[in-house]
Amino acid sequence: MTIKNDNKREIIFEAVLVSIAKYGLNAPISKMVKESGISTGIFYHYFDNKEMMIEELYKKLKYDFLEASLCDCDKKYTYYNQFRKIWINSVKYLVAHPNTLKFFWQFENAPQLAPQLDAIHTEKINIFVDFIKKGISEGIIKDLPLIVISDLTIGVGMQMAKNAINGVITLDSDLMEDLVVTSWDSIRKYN
Amino acid sequence: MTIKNDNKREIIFEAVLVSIAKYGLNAPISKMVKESGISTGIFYHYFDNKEMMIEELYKKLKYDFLEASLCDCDKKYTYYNQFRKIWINSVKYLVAHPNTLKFFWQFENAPQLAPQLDAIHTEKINIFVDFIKKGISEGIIKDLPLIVISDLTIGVGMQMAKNAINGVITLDSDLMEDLVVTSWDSIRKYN
Amino acid sequence: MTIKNDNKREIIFEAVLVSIAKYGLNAPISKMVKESGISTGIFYHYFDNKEMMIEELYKKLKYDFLEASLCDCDKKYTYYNQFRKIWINSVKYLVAHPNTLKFFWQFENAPQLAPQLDAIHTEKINIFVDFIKKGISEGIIKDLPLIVISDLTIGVGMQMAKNAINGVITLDSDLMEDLVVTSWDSIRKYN
Amino acid sequence: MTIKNDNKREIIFEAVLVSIAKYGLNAPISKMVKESGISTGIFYHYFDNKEMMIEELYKKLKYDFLEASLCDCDKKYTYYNQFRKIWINSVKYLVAHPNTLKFFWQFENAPQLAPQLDAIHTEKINIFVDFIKKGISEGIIKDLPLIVISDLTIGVGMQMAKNAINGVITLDSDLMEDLVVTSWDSIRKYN
DNA sequence: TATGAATGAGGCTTCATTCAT
DNA sequence: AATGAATGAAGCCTCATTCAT
Repeated sequence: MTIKNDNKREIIFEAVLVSIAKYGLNAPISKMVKESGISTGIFYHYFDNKEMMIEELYKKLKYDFLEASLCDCDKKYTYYNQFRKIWINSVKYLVAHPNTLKFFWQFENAPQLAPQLDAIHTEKINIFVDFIKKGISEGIIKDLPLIVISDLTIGVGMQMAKNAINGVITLDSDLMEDLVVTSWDSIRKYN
Repeated sequence: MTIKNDNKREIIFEAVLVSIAKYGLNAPISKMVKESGISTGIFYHYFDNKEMMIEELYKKLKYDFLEASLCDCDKKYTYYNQFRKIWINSVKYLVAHPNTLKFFWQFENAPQLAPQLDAIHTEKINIFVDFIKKGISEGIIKDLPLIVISDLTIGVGMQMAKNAINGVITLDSDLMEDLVVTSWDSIRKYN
Repeated sequence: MTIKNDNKREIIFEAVLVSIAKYGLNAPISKMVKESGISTGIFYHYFDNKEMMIEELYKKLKYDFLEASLCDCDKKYTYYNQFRKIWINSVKYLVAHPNTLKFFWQFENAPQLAPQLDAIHTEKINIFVDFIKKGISEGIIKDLPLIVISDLTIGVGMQMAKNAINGVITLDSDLMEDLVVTSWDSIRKYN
Repeated sequence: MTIKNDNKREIIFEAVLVSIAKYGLNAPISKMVKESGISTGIFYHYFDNKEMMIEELYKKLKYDFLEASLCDCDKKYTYYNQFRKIWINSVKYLVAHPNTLKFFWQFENAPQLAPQLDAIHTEKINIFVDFIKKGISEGIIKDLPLIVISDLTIGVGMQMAKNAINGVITLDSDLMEDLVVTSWDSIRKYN
């Protein structure tokens, strides 16, 4: 693999995302290339193989998602306000990118991809981890395992985004406010 | 299709569950029959095709799961105690049946299976729905969409079971108590 | 791979041999299965993959060839008469099995198959090796490296068989006698 | 096709030779151009297609080989001395050009290339043919088909070169002398 | 001349399903 | 009921060749 035309890679990525959202993780390459309008052959010019491509796509989407989640989240805000910002950013981003959400859910729960998933270390994730650890050490939030805190916050947010995408709830600002508070209450420490 | 030997069906189901937990939803029939020790041919004697079989398995597992969740949950208990019982029953059941949990996650998030999923109406689910509706109408829990209540309770419970299965948390009775209270607090109405 | 129907394997082997004789070592499986009249799928029921199948075919052909070469070669005959028998057996066998000869030539000279070839140890080959070693130790034939002796005898025989198959020589009994004597003279020790 | 830059052609030829020695006759063009450092596109500027290129390479290598074989082989020498010179020249050349030898073996034994091979008439080959015919007509060597004489001499020499390349024999001058005499004895006429 | 992205037929292999036994 | 050989469409990937730049 030499240097690749990133623009074409983006086009392929987008088509893959659409295909996986439609047909699941095992969407055939034939469907993907049809969706993107390219030929089968050129796919392998830009990616080593299907597996690697999906992994690269995952990394990229995760990076973009994390970046969007942390947007405008200044450390000068109170802990809660930072939390609120991140939560709302995340949910809004996922609602605006439904295929990304579907892909995350697929990829992160596919047992056959578990080894791949374990080997992926998204750098930006550390910002979240540090944020949570800080909250715990400063006695602001409960001293629960990281993954539990994450599930009670981002996890719940993802579920809500999914519900909104599926049309089973309407995520207006009222509900959003309710939910972010509920999520916060589930992890904050009461005095 | 003639009369089905339920015992043989159980054997196949179990093998399918193991295969899907290992290889994902697209586990090939060849792997499933090898796992079960039966022949390919007989598989088609007991099931119409792969798709139908997976759907039947899902229905069965869902039924078993719901049944276990509702066990010992007498209506004479207080609302909270019923909630608590159901939550703990659910989580314990899933931790004890990790392949079932993995299968649920796969099946319920596969876009290609969404039409099938929509067409499935597990009878027992109504008991839950009614339980939640009753809580809302009696002002015990928040007036949120059903799916939101479900995600904040069963959904969180499933995540925790998954974490326990993956070995990232230890679900001892202390953590369990913490979590059931946290889950309850996220839906109960404060006066 | 479980127990296989050997008869069907023979049918496939024969078709493969014909295909390789026609199209070379890289004869596509599509051509092979067309030649044999079977479907693509069943090929993989009898063989793990193309590479393994070709290796198995080679082993089988080599065994058959060596067996035929040693036929009626009693140790009670003089050394020369044994040599003569083997030489003539070999050449006649190859002329009668032209596709086998072509296959040997292809397989044994394909650089990409060299590792495979090195890993194959045909048992019967030891009978030849011992025969040559005995001739050397008893002072009947020259003390040259084994491979040199082999090339001057079997190697030359293979070439002659090839010529006969290609129609560039007619291997009548006169020429055959000439050549076996020539071959013998090239390795025997003169006093 | 316009005028060809012979230097670039040489570079490609060399890379092709290396690739074929490694991967066999079916070495892909992609490997060949990577080996040569040129681009795929330019390959087709210098050659019509893969088949033609390989044929041209074969002709060139054959020419070079024959030229080297005939080097310093003056007609004023005795017949045997000319034979000896040619034999040793040939073997030394092939040992010094192992990839050429491998390529010859591949090309000349590929059934799919047989029609091409038949159509190639290397001019210099006539010098050999005439040399052999002269030997026969003058009663110096046996009256055997040309191809038989060739196999007993050049053919054996090629085998020995191959053995040396493969490291299974050490072609020191002693063994070389032995072999050239053996080869000569196999074709010379005894009085 | 030179590049390398692009094409699509075709290669190897898998897999849901059928069928003779 | 039960087996497993058989099928062929379809999956992933490669490769000779072309073409815009």
